[in-house]
Formats: sequence, structure tokens, C-alpha cells
Amino acid sequence: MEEEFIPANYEEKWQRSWKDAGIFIAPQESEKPKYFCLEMYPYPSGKMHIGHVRNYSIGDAVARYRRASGYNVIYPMGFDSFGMPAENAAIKEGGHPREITDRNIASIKTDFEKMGFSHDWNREVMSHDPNYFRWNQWFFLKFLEKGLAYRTFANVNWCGPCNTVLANEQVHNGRCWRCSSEVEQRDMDQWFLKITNYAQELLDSLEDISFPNHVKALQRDWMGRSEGALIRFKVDGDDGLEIEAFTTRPDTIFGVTFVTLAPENPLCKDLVSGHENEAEWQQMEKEAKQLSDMDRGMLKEKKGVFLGRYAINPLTGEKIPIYAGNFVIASYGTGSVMAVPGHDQRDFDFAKQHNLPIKKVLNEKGNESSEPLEAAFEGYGEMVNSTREGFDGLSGEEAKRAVIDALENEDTGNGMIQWKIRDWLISRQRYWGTPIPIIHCDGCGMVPVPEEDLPVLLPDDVEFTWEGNPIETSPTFSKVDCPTCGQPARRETDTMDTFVDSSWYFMRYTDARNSEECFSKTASDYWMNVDFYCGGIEHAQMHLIYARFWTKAVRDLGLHQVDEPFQELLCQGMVNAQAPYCKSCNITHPVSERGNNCPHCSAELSERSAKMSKSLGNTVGPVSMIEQYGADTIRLFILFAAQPTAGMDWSDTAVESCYRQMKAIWNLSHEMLSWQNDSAPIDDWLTIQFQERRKQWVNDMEGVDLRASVMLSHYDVYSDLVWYQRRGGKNGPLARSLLLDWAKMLHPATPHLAEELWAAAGGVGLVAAELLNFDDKEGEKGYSGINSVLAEEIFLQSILDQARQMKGLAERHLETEATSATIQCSEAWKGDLVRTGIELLESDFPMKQAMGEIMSRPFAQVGDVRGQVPGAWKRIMKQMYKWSPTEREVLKKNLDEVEILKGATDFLINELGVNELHIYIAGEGEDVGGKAKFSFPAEPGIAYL
RNA sequence: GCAGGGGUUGCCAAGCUUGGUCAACGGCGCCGGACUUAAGCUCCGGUCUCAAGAGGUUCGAGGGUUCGAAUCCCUCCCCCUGCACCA
Repeated sequence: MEEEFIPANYEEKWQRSWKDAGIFIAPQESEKPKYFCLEMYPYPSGKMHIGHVRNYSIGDAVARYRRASGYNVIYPMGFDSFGMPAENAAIKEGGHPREITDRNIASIKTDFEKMGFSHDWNREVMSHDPNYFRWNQWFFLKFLEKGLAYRTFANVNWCGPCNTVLANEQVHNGRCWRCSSEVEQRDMDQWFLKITNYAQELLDSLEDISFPNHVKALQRDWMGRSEGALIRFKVDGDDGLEIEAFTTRPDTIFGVTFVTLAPENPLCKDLVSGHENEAEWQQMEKEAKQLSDMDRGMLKEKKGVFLGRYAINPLTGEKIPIYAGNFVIASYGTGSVMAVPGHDQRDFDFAKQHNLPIKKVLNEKGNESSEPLEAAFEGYGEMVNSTREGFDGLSGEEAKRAVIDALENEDTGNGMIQWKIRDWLISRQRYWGTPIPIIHCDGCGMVPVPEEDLPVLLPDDVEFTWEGNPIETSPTFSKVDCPTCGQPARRETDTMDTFVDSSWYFMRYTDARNSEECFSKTASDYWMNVDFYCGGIEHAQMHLIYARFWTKAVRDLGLHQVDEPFQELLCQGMVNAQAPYCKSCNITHPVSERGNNCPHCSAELSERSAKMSKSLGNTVGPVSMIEQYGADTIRLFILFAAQPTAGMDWSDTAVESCYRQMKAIWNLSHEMLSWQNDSAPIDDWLTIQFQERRKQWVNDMEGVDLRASVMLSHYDVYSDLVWYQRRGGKNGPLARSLLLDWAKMLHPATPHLAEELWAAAGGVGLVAAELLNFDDKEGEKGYSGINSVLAEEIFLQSILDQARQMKGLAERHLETEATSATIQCSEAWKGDLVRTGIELLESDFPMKQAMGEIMSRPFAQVGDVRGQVPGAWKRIMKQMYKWSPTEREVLKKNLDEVEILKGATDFLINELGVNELHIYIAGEGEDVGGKAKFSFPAEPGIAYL
């Protein structure tokens, strides 16, 4: 161990040692229980960014800890290497997406290596590797066989700039998730996966996994289950036409006064045809089709066009007008709504606007008047004004059930569950993805590529331009003979959504080199599911739903037996940094504006923390940080600055503070190694105290409370050692054995430093390969571990604190420096009193009657003491509830305070900066400063002269 | 509007699930001292207020429960995130 702390001198060395020893390679066969630690595999941009650093610092600490606690840990890494950035780069700068991707992977890998993560690279998976994506194609064929994959002509989201269709999940507020441009609607033939088959299971099994609440909420939202009824309204005068409406409120059926169809609903045309409003409807339909969902959401004006026809309420036989409304969504439910203005505010407004009747068919509790409604009552209530027998008086679920029963009896409707989630559109009109293994034959239709012909590789004879799908520029790719009839046919040119790749890569990790199968059942059954999954919140509703779906679908193919891919999910928070901010404009500006006034309103700019981004320029380059401080310091900062799930602020000063701490640990360890065989009374304390720290640390690591555990390992243990030194400790053998265990605690967060200490203290081999083996069985959790040794030291620290406080006060009075201190410890009977109090309190004695009990005790019988007991008890009563369990334990020990303080006289004189110190029991010496009356157990009277 | 998560002492941030351990961990910043030729290094101490110690006022605001509340209950305000005319 070198004298000076220079991480650059040793970090790379240990990284090589780990690699050479192969200790991060997870064997398939093991006696140990398995542990699957996983981070979301990254898209290979050319450089590691701070998000990667945070993500993997967390995962690596968990993986290293689990290895040390005796698990067979699989901690793989790979790259989500298909996708548009590489293709766009190829178009812009020339080259091939494959070259660009390979180059980026090589570059980012060297960055990762510098951090010292313990990934098992033997299991590396890359999406763009034909040995990987051939299984995408294979799964696709299996899904096709099982009816889980299908092709249909549908109205889909089209992103012009990206030149491809998008899944619903990939459209946010009407904009493309990738490029933020507006998405338009197009009718196209596209491939879908039937994720809706699994909607109910995806919803239900959220209960079985530990995901953060907000992620579960997000997924529930996205799946959007609603229970209700499908009701069929016959069109008056046309037996062939029927309007189906989905409602969650069948209990309001008697209040239906009109029905509204989405303008795009195909029924509209039939209904309005020949009517004077036909043109008006056509206009509305045109607008609706052009509008993106974004604009639709912004729609202020609710428009309705009467379609000239009437529907029949199936339960009442009433004739009600049919409208087309621009606010009805064609793709949700049936694209038509039964309108109940009395009990739906939106319908209420619409009815007012179009002068339609408003019927009250539910009674609001406490408001049973028959006055016309001023607003819709949307709650549940008793049914009233039903035009049929048997409904009035029912409410809530009962009412709904009765209506559904009636509809089902008369075959005019049925109970139904409606979902918001749609099937997953996986076609993409882009090059850099998995080709969909289908051949279109004029004679045979769509023919799957035979399994033995997989993989369908991407063609290289293509041109990358912004025009259309580059695959289509290949002169050879499309031309293929039909596998069935042998006639010339066309190959499908759509590729798969890259979320397909990330939907099962974790399963591939379990058997990454398998060239015969996607993975063997043995391997996946042994390793799956993922015990700990760590990644960004941005994948809460896409990746994390698709992967759950894929896992279930593949399970049903019989390939493995787990229901859920990820048992525990941790979403790490964002890394923020300060950026200039204008309060009045509420705009965050790029750091280039720092020091200037607001470019918009000229107000003075303040600072606020904002997500690190290129556009704001408030980023930090992790690699240069590593060069400056070493990887360990950055890792320590990441884990220490905030809890894993919280957002964290990057702060250069805080990083420096971590660097100082690292250095302090280094320097102290270095010094400890020079200690000789000098034992001291304080040795026992260190031994026991350190054991307590270890126990607490294990506890926090088990709960993945990384911040707390790092605080213990990197700060508290250090402070203990400093105190030990101040109290005269310098026991060489003790220090060496402690260093070995300490290195194990330092290892998950700062592995390079840990290896240095381990080696310097005489550890054999690598600490990264060591088991914890802490022998901490005795003394369970809690404060039972407080023995006299710890109690004495806690007492001493507390006296030192009190004495320091008093010194300040005293010197203000003395108006000069204090040179002499007198400590008058508590009389014995006060100790008896305190312990009696605690005893009564802990035995649930009614404290209001405690005085009587106390006065009956032997110590209160002594003549001159008896009179002082009530006053002292009053004082103690007040304090008693405030004592911590630790303090109580200390008080219960009945320490010989004078003895302990006298034993530490030199130490106290030194710490307090006085020349002399007198210690005795109050009453056994001069009552200096009249402080005797202040003396209580653990709170002596302290006076200065 | 609906859902999820927050508002803690200059800043960041623990604690609140299981009320007394809380004037409230820790880090940053700031102040003082030691060391040093000198430190921006390291170490020690301080950092709501009052004060030779038993006090006061604090944990978004206001109520309530309790011997006792940052912690439990109610109401309100504000911030973030997601979904959003979903029938």
C-alpha cells in the first residue's frame, strides 16, 4: 500500500486481476442459491453518460454484495443495439449502421471498464447479432402459429420524420416518443402481437411482484380496464342497423336521451346518407381524421351533428336521436356512446347545447328534490323514474347487475370488460431491426419463412437515404421464391420494433452462447426470474409491459416456467445539475447564459437544478471525472449523495468531499498498518463497536438501502477509528484483522480501494471473491448489544459534549479562559432513583402513582436523602421519556462514573484544554460553583474556574 | 379532472410504516481552533434562539387525537410525474 492516495496507480490493476481470475463468470452448476442481478441493457451510444454510471453503480454494489453473501450471482451486460440512431447516423454521415454500432460498442465498453463494474461479459448479448435476432424471428413464427401474431389493415400512427409507424405506447401527447414530431394517422397493413390476450394476467400479476407503486399505477393506467356493459341500440326503421355502445354505467340506461358516434364510425355514413346534414358530417369526419390525438386533446369546442336518424333504447323502447360527436374516440370501445346527460357532465353540456332532454334517473343522497338538474350527478344513487318495473330503488353494483341481466335476457346487450390497451404494433418501416420472416406469394398468400432458413439477414446492398425504407433499395432482398409453391414471391420488408429485442434479452443471458435454441429450459429455469432489476423510469410503460407480456407468451410456448420476468424493480432517480433559471419566465436556460440576464425578460437569473442534458449543457463527463478522482470516488458519490430512487444533484464540491473521505480512509488505514503490538483499554470498545457497525451494515445492504450502508462503511466506521485513536488506541493486530473485515464492507461501493486495503492487511487473494463470513450471530438486533464497554464509552462521549458546552458558557461569564474544571458526579441515591424510575416505566407501572412507590424504597428511607427525593423525582420524571433506549441502557448499567472519568483524566484534560480536572461525587468535596444540585446520573454538575 | 409521489432547520437530504431515541443523522456551505513557512491539505469543535446547564420557538398552513406528534386523523395550499373529452 502506497503512502499517498492515488487511485490511478491501482484501479486498472485490480480491474485486470478480476478479469484474469474470472470471478465474475457465473457457473451454471453451483451449490449456492442463484441471484440474478440485472440492469437495463443500454443503447450503445459512443460514450458512457452519467445515467449509465448511476445505474451500474447501484447494480454493481448489489451484485458484489450478493456474491459476498454466498449467492451464485449472474450479472450480465449487453447492448440494445438495434434502432434508429445508428441508421440515422448512417444516412447523415455515411457508413453502415452495423459499423457505427460496432464502433460505438467498442468505445462505450472501454468507458464501462474504467468504472470497475463486475459484469459477466461472457454472456454478452447484442440485439443486432444474427445469433440473437434469429430468435426474434423464431418467436415470431411460433406466435404466428399460436395466433398471437397477425397482420391487419388498420389505422395506425405514422411518424413522418422517422419514416415509420409507431405503437400506441410510443406516442405521447400525439407526438413521436423519439423525435417529438407530430404523429399522423394512416391506414396500413401492419403486424401486431396480441398482447390484449394477456391483459387480465398482466394486470393481476402486478400483485405478485415488487415494483414501485408509481410504476404499477402507470401500468394499470395504461391497461385501462373498465367493467361495464355493451348495449345494442336498434336503429328506428331499419332492422339491419344496430349501434353498439359500451358503458360503465348501465345503471343509467333509463336516462339515455341520445347516442353519439365517433365521426369515423363506419355506421355514420349509412345513417346520414341522403340527409341534409350529410355534408356537415363529412366535414367533421375529415377534420377528425386529420387531427392528431394531440390536437384532439386540445379541442375546446365540442361539436355534434345530428345524423337524421333515431335509435331505440332497448329497455324503454324510446326513440332517441343519433349524433356524431367530435369528442367520441373511434378506437376506444365501440366508437359510440350512449349519452346520459343527467348523470354525465359531458353529455349534460352537449344536451344543453343541442336542446336535448335531461332526465334524472338516479337520486343523489340528501338531494332528492325533483327540481331540474343544474349539473350532472355522476355518483351512485338509487334508481328512480325507471319506466319498467323492478329497477327503482336499486343502486350501485346491484343496479348495474339488474340492468345487465335484463339486457342479457332480452338479447340486447351483455356485461363486458373493456381495455384501453391495444395490440402491440410491431412493424417498422426501417432498416436497422429484425426482418420479419414472412414471404408474400401471389398464390399462397403470406407464407412464414421455414425455420431452417432462419435467420433472415439484413441485406447489405442497400442505400441509406431519407427516402423510404432502406431495405427496399436492396435489389436482392425482396426477390425470393415462395417456400410453398416455388413461384417468385416477395419478402416482407418491415422490420420489428426494437422493443421486441429488449423483451427477452434477459432470458437469453441465461444461455447466451446457445446456438441450437433461444435458451435451454434448464438454464432459464435455473436463473429466472430476475431478482433485482434496475433501470430508468422512462421504461415503465413500454419495455416493462412488453417484457412481461413476452415472458408470459413464451412461458405458454413451454420454454420456461416463470410468470413474471422481474421480481423486484428499482427505478433509479435522475441526475440533475444546476442551470440558470428565470423565475418570472419559468424557463431554465443553458449554462452559457450563466452570469447574464434572462434573454426574454432581462430579469436576473437564479439557479435551479435540472435534468442533465446536452441542450442545457449542464452535463458532466464521467470519464474525465474518473481521470480526476478515480472510479471509486465517483461511485461513492453516486451512492452517498442520494438514495437510489431519489433524484440527485451533481455537485463538484460534494464529489470533492467524497474524494477527501476516500483519502482519509486511505491515510488512516496506512497509519493503522504501522501500529505495533500496543494494546489499550479502548481495544475492547473498538471490537464491539465495529461488530455493531457490521451488523447494521448487513441489515442495510439486505434492504438495498445503499445510502445508509455506505454511510456506515465509509463514514461511521471511519469516525469510530478516529475516536479509537484519540482514546489512545493503536493495536496493530487488532487493526489488521479489522481492516480485513472493513475491506469487505468497503468493497461493494468502492471495490478498488477495498482490494488495496485487503492486500495491505494481508488478505489472501481478492476481496471481490471473498465471502463476508461475519461471525455476528450473538446479540440480536436492537440494543441488547450494549454492554458495559460500549456504555462506558457512550457515557464518556456524552460527558465530553456536556463539558464542552459548559465551557463556552462558563468562559462568557468568567470573561477569561477557564483553566480548571470540576466534575461532581451524582450521589448514589440518585442512581437508585433513576433505575427505580426506569424499572417502573418499563413494567407499565401507573406513573402518576410512582411517587408513593418510590418513597417506600430503601434508598428513600435515609434521613437527609428522604427530603430531597420528591424534588429530584420531579426532575427525572420530565426527562425520563426523552431518554433513548441507548441512554436507558447506559443508566441501567449503574456505571461507576467517578472511576470511568478518572481513568480518562488525561484525555479529558487534553480535549477540554484545561490544566486541572477534579472529579468526585457531589458532597464528597467542595461544591464548586454550587453545581452539586445539578448532578444526576450521566449528567454531572460541571464547573469551571 | 384522475392517479402516483413530494413539501424538514442556508442548500442537498435522513426520519416519518411500529408517536417519546428529534433542536431533529449525514454531506455541502459558513465560523472558530490545531497543525503548518503557508495553506485552497488534514484534524478537532461550532452552526434556530435564549442561556453557567431543568427554558423558548421550529419540520408547507390550520385544526384534532394524546401525558406527549416532523411522525397518527381531518381540511386547505403549493410542487413534481404520468394519463387525460376512455363513455
